[in-house]
Amino acid sequence: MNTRAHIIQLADTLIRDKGYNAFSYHDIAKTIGIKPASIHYHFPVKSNLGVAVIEKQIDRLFAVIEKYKSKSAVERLDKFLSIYTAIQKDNKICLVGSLATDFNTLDEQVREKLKTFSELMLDWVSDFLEEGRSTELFEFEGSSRTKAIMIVTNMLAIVQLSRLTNEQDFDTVKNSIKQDLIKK
Amino acid sequence: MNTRAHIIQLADTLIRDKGYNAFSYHDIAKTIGIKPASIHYHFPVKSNLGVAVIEKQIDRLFAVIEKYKSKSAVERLDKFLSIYTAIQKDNKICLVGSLATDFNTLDEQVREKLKTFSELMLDWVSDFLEEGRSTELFEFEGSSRTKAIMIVTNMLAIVQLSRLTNEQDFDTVKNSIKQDLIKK
DNA sequence: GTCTATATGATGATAGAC
DNA sequence: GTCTATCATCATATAGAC
Repeated sequence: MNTRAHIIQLADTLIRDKGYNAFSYHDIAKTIGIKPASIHYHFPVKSNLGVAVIEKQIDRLFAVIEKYKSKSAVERLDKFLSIYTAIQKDNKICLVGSLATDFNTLDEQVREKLKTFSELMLDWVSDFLEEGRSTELFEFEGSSRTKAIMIVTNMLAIVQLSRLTNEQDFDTVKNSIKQDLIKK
Repeated sequence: MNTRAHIIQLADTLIRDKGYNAFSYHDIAKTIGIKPASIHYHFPVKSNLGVAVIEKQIDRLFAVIEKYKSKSAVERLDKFLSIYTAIQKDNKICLVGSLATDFNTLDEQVREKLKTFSELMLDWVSDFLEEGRSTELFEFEGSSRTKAIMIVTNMLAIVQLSRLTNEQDFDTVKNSIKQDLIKK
């Protein structure tokens, strides 16, 4: 992996571990084995790095959407849930939740990119929920966007809340979502 | 209000606005009109202030629980939802969500106090959900604690997520929770 | 691309006067 | 209780050598 990509990957992990304002160029530099000033060659200011981290996640979500576009709604739901399962196993939280908390301290460019990312995610979830309902795999009331928000908020928050309660609560939420949704 | 209480109140608001690591003694001092060093008389180290902020919220929740203990489950649910409505109107997020995001940067004392607070909240919600079901006001499957987690995660996350999407999403979630729960 | 050196400013914290 | 003065540390960021 090249240095630029390595920096982005470490920044992503650090943001989701400690928060945007708690990680520093020094944290990244010491892991890579270069000096903090060298990071500025790749990302002159911190918000450039923030934007790059979100862009990378947008790219990865686009790839997932593309890969799963012809799969069933259940498979797409499982994929969505598995993304959060990986976050949980890694003892991190999701990027949207972390940066939403720090939102009022972020530069405008980072805010806008984050909005783009959250819209993309909500649209994707809404889409497979809607399709799942029309194919009678899922059952729920109200609009698919509303249901998407309910499910996304469950997942976004449980990776945060389970830091305080216990890890099993994550599985509890995941199973509850599926049980509630799958048509009997 | 005395200075100590004023400091706690401002710290609470700042944590829920910008996050624990983004607020400083300077932020508080300039609003109160004293010097940053003077804050250290009341709270020698920042984690003392962090603990005090959580303790204050625990006290307030205890008072709510006491005041509502003989009211109906629906009234208690409405009270729970109204707490988050106030947070949303104030353009803030909830303390648990904010500090859970910063959890890996917090002192042990702050972490423990935060766990106590989240348990208290979950227990309260579980209690009125259970009672609401037994009196046939509410209808839901699974344990009351599971349902409490589902509802708390919805509220905790929507105050964060609606910073990125739009304010109406908050009402959407609130109404969806009630509609889902109230027995028809 | 990475280094050293440096500027600049913020931060949490302490000591001691008032 | 609040002040001034001060400290050590850390942060983002820049300039210029290699």
